[in-house]
Amino acid sequence: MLRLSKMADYGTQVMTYMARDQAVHSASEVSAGLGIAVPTVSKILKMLVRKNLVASVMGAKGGYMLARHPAEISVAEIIDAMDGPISITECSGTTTCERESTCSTRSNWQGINHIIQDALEKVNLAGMTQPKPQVVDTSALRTRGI
Amino acid sequence: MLRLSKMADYGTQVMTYMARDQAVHSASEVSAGLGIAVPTVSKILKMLVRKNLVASVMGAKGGYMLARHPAEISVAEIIDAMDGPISITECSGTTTCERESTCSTRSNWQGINHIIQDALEKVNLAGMTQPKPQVVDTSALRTRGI
DNA sequence: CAATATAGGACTAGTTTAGTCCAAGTTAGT
DNA sequence: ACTAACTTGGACTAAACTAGTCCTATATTG
Repeated sequence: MLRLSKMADYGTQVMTYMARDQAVHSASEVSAGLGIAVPTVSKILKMLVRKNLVASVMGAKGGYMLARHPAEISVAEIIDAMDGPISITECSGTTTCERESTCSTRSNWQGINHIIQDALEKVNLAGMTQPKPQVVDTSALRTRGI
Repeated sequence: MLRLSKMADYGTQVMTYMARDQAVHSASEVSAGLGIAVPTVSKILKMLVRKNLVASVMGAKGGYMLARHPAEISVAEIIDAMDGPISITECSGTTTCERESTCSTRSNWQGINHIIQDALEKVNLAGMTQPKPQVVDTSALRTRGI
């Protein structure tokens, strides 16, 4: 299975939860709202802060809030913050694969990666808060070779 | 990182290797050709046989060959054979998530999954053997909401 | 019948991941 | 000034998963 880590999954849940208003939410509040253990939520929020997706307010009455408008935060960014670069294969980056010469698949993987990256960038938090999904037109993928 | 398992990666390598001709290849030959250990290649080929992507010929002079034409085998099928269903989140399937009512993100994930699935289905083995990738038109994704 | 393959499954070692916990720093309110 | 509520950073552990190995049985060729 082409899978997303649980952390990235939680990350989007936490972000979606906070996207509903612009208030400051404490870790314990988010934990209660989502049914995820406090330490775990806390850890996730810390990671999101480090990537500037979430702003923190320290001290009593402190907490976390989205750093930007929900419409300006993509799912791709969240996944990237939690799991690192979105890429389906390891050889897609700068790392040189020892059998690169024989590996004709590399550039194809990069094309696939690009599609996925693009798809995830187009989905933003504002869209995630809506129950109904946007209809996706995949016909263009079909007409082109990929 | 949204990642593909190493097994799925190996799987596509093995399939791409065999796609170059219609000959029967033994596990040891594929192993030598790709630089992957024999038992591992053997295991991968067995999995591919089970999913009818590869046909096996038993006995001396036996080996494996593609069950269909390279153009009729998609990367999606290979990944599915190695890793199971392509799906980015666990809640995308039939399993009912206990907090489904509060989870408005579900349908959106399904949309994303669909895009990825579709993208991978459009890439076939024949394309993978070519060094240059097909140009991908992602503009349609941009015009639609996702 | 001997040599060469695949078939199937059990098994192990290693890595990754999820999750917990603790000590320190920061702010609000009294 | 003090205390309570909260974040920060990092260390740590337990569990799950993955990759990879190995063994025995079966089939085919010559």
